[in-house]
Amino acid sequence: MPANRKNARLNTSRILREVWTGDLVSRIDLSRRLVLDKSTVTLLSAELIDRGILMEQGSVPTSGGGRRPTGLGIRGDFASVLGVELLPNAIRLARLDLNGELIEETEHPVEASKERIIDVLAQEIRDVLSGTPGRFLGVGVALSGLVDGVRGCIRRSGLFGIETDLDIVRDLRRRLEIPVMIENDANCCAWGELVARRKQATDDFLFLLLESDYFTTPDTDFPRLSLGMALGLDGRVHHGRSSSSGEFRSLLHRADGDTQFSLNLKDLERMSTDGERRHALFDELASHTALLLNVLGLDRVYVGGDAGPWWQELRECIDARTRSNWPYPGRAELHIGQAGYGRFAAAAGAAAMHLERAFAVKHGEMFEERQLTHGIEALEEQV
Amino acid sequence: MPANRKNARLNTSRILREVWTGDLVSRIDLSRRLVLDKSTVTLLSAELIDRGILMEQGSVPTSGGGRRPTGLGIRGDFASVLGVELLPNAIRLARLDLNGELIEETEHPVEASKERIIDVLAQEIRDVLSGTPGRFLGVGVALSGLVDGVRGCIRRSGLFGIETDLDIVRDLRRRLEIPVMIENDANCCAWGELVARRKQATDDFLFLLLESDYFTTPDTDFPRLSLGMALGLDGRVHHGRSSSSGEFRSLLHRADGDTQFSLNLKDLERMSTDGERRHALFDELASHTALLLNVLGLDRVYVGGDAGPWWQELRECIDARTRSNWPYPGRAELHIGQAGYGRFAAAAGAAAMHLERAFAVKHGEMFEERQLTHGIEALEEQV
DNA sequence: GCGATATAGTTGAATAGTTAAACAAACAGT
DNA sequence: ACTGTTTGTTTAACTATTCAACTATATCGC
Repeated sequence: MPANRKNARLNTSRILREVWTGDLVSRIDLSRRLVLDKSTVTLLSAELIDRGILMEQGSVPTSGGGRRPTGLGIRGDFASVLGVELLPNAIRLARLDLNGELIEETEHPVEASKERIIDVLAQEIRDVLSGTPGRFLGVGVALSGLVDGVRGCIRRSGLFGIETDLDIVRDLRRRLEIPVMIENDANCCAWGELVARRKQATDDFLFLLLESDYFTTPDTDFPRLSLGMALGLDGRVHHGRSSSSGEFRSLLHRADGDTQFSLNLKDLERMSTDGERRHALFDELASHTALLLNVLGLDRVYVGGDAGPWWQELRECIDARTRSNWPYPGRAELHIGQAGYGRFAAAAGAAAMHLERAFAVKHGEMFEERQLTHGIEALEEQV
Repeated sequence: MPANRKNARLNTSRILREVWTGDLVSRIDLSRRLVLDKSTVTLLSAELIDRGILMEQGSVPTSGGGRRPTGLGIRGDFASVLGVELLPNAIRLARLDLNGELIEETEHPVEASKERIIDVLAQEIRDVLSGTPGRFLGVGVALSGLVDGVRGCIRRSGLFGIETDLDIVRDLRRRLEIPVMIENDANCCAWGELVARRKQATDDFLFLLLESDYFTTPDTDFPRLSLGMALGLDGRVHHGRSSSSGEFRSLLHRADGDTQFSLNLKDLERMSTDGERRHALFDELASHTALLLNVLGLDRVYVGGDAGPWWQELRECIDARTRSNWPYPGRAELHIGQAGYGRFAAAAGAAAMHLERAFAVKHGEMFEERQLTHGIEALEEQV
């Protein structure tokens, strides 16, 4: 690699991230925030505009008199990312542009038994890819269970009946010839929140994903409920040891219990009518949430999935429990909101995960060839 | 700043961190890990050796035939850091060299009432500083309570009876004319673990600090017990919103309770003799620990403070509860250990916090003057 | 012992990214 | 129109980094 090229790439990626993250930044903003000279920013941003990734847009409000700064923005249409949420007999697809805008969403039934997971995914993804013009950054896959995103495999999954490691990314990447990432659905949702709210201040948060097996047993009154947790910390989604974070089981769980909570399955079935029992469940969930929020010092919670009609009830439970669990007088303000991408939170989040990686600052050690495939760089050769 | 100097500083700081973090690295190791040319490493490391920060030491085992690589190491004696743990009527001081080695430790009684905290700290620190030759990187202060490390103030503290914000760093920095940092004691312990174990693989962990008010009431059988939690995630200590993480209160806590647990103070007093009640307490602590470990996907716990004679009992409790709380069969291995710096965990950790910052990779945005005071750079003008 | 081979580290010239400085552009107030 | 101010561009100079050639030092086989 000729001479000093790496530094240019580093600063280029820093500029890209700053523009992607910030809201209507000008060249002078960039030069101040990144501690680069104005001329350097001019040069590098001109290059990015030439390449079609950046564009001038709008005008930033001037600070006092003087020439009005011109805003810079990512050209969302430069490329898009596909996100997929796979359920046992349904699939949700979401396509995002580079700015994280949802530009396409579909949902339809499929038969995705344990053995057919890879075939179904490959087929569905290929359908979208072949029917869509333009560059593709990659595909993200979200599903319920214990997923090792780094190794790209599903380790365990109750919903799909998976009990041994299933190497999914390797196969998909070979068949689709496009970067593939996989993650737990709750973690994907957290990525989605991070990307959707990236232009505001990045605060840490807890994401609660309430999944019901609606698609497998649509006839029961209150379908089997499972809770996945994810953490957005320091602008990134927390992965524990071998991506095993988010596995929740209540403190009050009994050895013979068949749910994650103290209540049993048959108790849960009458949830929609039995208000007292529902409140007990929500309270159990809320007190655990409160513990996590206070120990981790968080003040944001997002709820996604099938909370549906009981959203407000759950919200009040969490708020009350978090305040009563706080050891000092006067708990700071608590924000409890719903998932940004709504129903497509997991699918869009899986796509967002790719965006986040593409707009990461590429520090020295990242410049190896394997890593480069996940970036804007690799795209330019395409169409 | 002349031309391209910033980039050199970036790579210099990357080299420093790699040497500090890694164990017996050679120039060729550095060039491979940081993706820099051999010659660049030669140049920059020569400069660092000239400046007295780096030194050649030992020889790295050769891989096959060829010239034996020469190891590089940080000169620990280039400077030292002071850490202080303040208790209501005692103080512990620990001095570390640049390699994090404990080179001095003292402990003695003081009267540190709420009003005298700053005076006591300033006096004690000045005593050590004036009696010790060589450069000082800075001073770290650890104490129990809700501490905002970023703003440098104590927000709340039960032990010291502090109920309004106390701006401590500003005053100390002015009086001592040396960089000062303050943190919650449990968080300091976590910094200590990160630094002490930095040469091994960095795994996330939970730190449990069991504090008794031994110094205030040495006559009671089982002194008042308080539990502080801290998290080491991704090589850094997790701070929540305004550094409020680590505040623990049991799920079973009752509104009229006077401890963090479901047991009351008078129950705790008979702990040392009443085995059954002690086990109930440990079990309560352990089940909460288990929840955190599993949700966060952690497999390491360190215990510090006054666990003393019951260390093994507590350890077994945590291990058992974590396994039974894990929702899948066969929980991965769990490591439960004691604090690396032992009795001086908080004090040494407060010092380690400074080291960690000094050896951080200085990315562009960090180069402002205020930040520069916390680095090796600023030291060279001294003596 | 002596090449053959392989790896680690050094030196010097070429390269290219960054910067400072001067300049042009665009705006507000008087 | 004049002044002052801020943003953005151009150009020449600087210097960090790299490449290529070289030296130093090890193992291995004979």
